[in-house]
Amino acid sequence: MSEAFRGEFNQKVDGKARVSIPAPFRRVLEAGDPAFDGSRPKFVLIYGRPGSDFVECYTIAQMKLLEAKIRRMPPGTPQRKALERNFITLSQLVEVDDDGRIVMPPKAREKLGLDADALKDGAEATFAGTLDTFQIWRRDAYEATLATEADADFDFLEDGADLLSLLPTDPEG
Amino acid sequence: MSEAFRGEFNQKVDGKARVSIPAPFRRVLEAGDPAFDGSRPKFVLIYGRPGSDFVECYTIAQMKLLEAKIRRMPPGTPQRKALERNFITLSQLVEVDDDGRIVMPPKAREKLGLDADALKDGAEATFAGTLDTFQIWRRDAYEATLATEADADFDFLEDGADLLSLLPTDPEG
DNA sequence: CCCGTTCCCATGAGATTCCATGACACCCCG
DNA sequence: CGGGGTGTCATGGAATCTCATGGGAACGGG
Repeated sequence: MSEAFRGEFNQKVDGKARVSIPAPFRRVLEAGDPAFDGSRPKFVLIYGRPGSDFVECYTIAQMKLLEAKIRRMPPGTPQRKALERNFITLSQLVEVDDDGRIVMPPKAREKLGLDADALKDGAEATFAGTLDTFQIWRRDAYEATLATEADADFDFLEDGADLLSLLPTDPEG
Repeated sequence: MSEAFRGEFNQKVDGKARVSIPAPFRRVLEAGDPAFDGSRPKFVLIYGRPGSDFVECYTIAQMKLLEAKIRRMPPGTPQRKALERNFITLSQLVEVDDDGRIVMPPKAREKLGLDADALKDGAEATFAGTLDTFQIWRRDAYEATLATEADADFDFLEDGADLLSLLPTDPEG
């Protein structure tokens, strides 16, 4: 199971809003697309979730799991509507082209703050893997946020405790 | 099954009440119309459900599922009547033309508040995908509602909790 | 014959496809 | 150990196509 998004990558965004998907991520997207036939894997890009500074990307398989969970919730409840809105309506299916790129959809550009000017000036995006999904950031926003949050990670810990102590205790160790 | 309505699209409504169906949605409508033969897919437009500010659109296939469920209900009960009225009587079969457009039926226009004046002034509609169906709104109404509801979404959440925590807890994670 | 539709064509903007290039990394063989 | 050679990747540019949208002609029913 190397089928996981891992690591960080910086990619240029050109004037037409095209970005290369990092090759290792492509491998995972291909594995996670049941309709993949050798080229052009698809995936789902989520631009909802106000408050966050990035867009989140799900493989087809992973999104189906999420959809199934949402469908199991009672229809019409505010909770379900909230999830539908943020993960279905505010999302978009995208296809990786034969050169390994996608065009950033307008809504995603908007969320990241990639306007026409930024594209002209040669914008850069950061791809950050988070196991089952990956995130796309504007590079500068990513670096600023990382600096802040890396500190916050340690707020949970007693002085001197190890990060791994946060893991659930589990018989298999 | 990438056959799902997903994302938001804005389209102009011209003086003759014509609107383009977003191309990605067209693909889904085609797939969901058993009689589709290369052009002019049909679908069902629902303008019942008073209180809602949009009309809802079902593929033929999806509507058949809904019909089957209604038929399984005991005839004559108020519950069944309510569903029949709102999803069958207050609905209409429409056909996408060769340019990818439909004419907004008068009943739908009425529900959305698209009168002759609004059409003259160049009205805009928003299409919002919700997996099995999609909704058509007047753009301004959509944006206003989205803004309101997006805030409401976070009322369910403890401070700092993630939207995904709304999912039912489930052994398979 | 008139009004409301439906059909057909035109057009520009935006999206997709295709080709080209340069930078690396890796491998095989001398 | 070195040196090509080969392949993958990221990236740029240009040709081509699709889509949304507007205008007008044809049509049909009352």
